[in-house]
Amino acid sequence: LFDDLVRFETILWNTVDARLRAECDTSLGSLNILMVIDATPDCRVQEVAGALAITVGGASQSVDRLERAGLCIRTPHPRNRRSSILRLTVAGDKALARAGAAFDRHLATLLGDPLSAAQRDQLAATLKTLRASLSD
Amino acid sequence: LFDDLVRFETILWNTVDARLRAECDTSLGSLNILMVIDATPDCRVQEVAGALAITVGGASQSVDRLERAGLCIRTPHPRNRRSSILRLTVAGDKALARAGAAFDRHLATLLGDPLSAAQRDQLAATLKTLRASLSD
DNA sequence: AAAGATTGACTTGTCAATCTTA
DNA sequence: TAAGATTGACAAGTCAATCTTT
Repeated sequence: LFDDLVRFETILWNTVDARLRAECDTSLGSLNILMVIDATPDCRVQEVAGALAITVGGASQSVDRLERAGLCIRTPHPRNRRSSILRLTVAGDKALARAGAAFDRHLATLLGDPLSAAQRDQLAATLKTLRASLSD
Repeated sequence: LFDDLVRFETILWNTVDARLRAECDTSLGSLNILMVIDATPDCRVQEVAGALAITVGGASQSVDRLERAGLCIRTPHPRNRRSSILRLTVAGDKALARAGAAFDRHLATLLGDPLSAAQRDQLAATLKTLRASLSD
């Protein structure tokens, strides 16, 4: 079971990543961060790390890469000078729209098509249970 | 759904990996390779790559690390001098036994306990379906 | 001292180029 | 030329040490 879980996740990630790079010139890792920044009001580096289950150091470096690519910027936090608020640039918004659409499309065929609606709901529920039980 | 899948797999992997390093001084990545070599008759680098869904280059480097750690050796392939057959050393066998037991124990509590038997069977079946549908 | 983030050294993977044998 | 593997440069994460601000 563990083996199927890990191997499926690996292959799924690599497949989607390869297609995004080919079609949109955006990696799946970058897209994930763009989505978090877009979905989180006043997003800080901490929130990126939490949402993606990576360390703060790793999140900081990822934001560096996005900033170098011109997709996001760090703006000074209004009431805490230790921190920054992350915002998408216009280019970042466009990249998110393009890559996000491709992402949804590919997931629908890779995750949705092979499963019945009932199976999909069951899988989602089980994963939610498991994920919650690990957060202790 | 994709998010829960990827995040759960990440957290599960990191949790098990941390426990194995603490208890057995063996990483989860190394253990995975030891298990493949042990389970595959006349195992070559190719088979390691295939079983773990990584590239041949990555598998070769992983085997390098195991060999440096004294856990496995490359022996000449009897009828094909391009290739090698991988074998566990005595130390590799011991490491596999120790870490494998800890691995099973932790997975039982992390994957088994939170789910009913029916849920577990359902999850295994779904993952098998999905993994098979991706191998095209 | 603790919170937020950054940085540098290291791990483990990818890909492309290369080497050897079939 | 193909198959099997190795190597070197790079990508993206970890951790520990550090810096600044609270």
